Amino acid sequence: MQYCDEKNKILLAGADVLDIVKTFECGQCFRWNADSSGVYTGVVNGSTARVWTENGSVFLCSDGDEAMWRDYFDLDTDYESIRRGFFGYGEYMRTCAEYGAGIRILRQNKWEALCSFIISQCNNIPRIKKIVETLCREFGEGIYLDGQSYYTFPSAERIAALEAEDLAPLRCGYRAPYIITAARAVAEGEIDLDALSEPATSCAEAVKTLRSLHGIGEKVANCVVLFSLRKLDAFPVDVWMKRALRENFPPDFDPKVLGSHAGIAQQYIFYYARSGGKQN
DNA sequence: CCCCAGGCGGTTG
DNA sequence: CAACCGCCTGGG
Repeated sequence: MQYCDEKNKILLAGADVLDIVKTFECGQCFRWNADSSGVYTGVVNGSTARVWTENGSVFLCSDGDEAMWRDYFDLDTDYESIRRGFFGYGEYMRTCAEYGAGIRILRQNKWEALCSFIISQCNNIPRIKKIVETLCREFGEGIYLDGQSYYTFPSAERIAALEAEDLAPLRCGYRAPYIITAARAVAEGEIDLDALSEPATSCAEAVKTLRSLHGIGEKVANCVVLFSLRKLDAFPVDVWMKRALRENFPPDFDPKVLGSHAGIAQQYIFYYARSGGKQN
């Protein structure tokens, strides 16, 4: 990165334990985009960053807080040992876990994840990304990076002040009232996402609380809990997962047997299924 | 024109 | 309980 100030450049991890292509493209996040040379640009918690792989290491350039980024990439969790722990769950599980080497579950902004996964329902990834970007452009705050403008994800408070009709530019259809409902619940403190992310709150409890919101079902709730509330035992099951489970596991298979990191196994299975089992 | 896409909620048998 | 079905919208 020629225009990254050395003081803003930090070494995140080895490319073997953080594969940015897999991590950003495995369907968990919607705001990282690569340029033609593979440099990703994203906006997280109000800060922009560029992330790239160079000589076997992953670097990040941002004027944001380094501790925040280390937390975001969950660098203190040993994914390699967790991943190898799944090798013993049968041939298929092992194949998925090998294929998914380098995937990490990002610790995303909670409100952003809630809102994004509401948008995700019955939508494909390009369209989800498009709707999310429009949401940010319309209601987020502009920030500049290398002379280009980017937008922060709008706060729950900002969205809570809107009516469903105000979201018309997003063209997100029947999801608009779900977004407003969720924004108001978060903004008014009816739902405390920070409290739900505390280790003291179980995955099941967090899912149950999120499901009390109109428009949040089992799948969306589990995505939010896994990708932003830091419960690695959450196990979102969508149509891809349903098929993968049906075709490769016994009919009575209960994902709970995968243990406290079942959600990471879910991501390996999901990524493998979505990739069609192809080589990279 | 039809069908479907990484769901949800309400109704029906 | 499971099996439907409508829902906004865009793309094949």
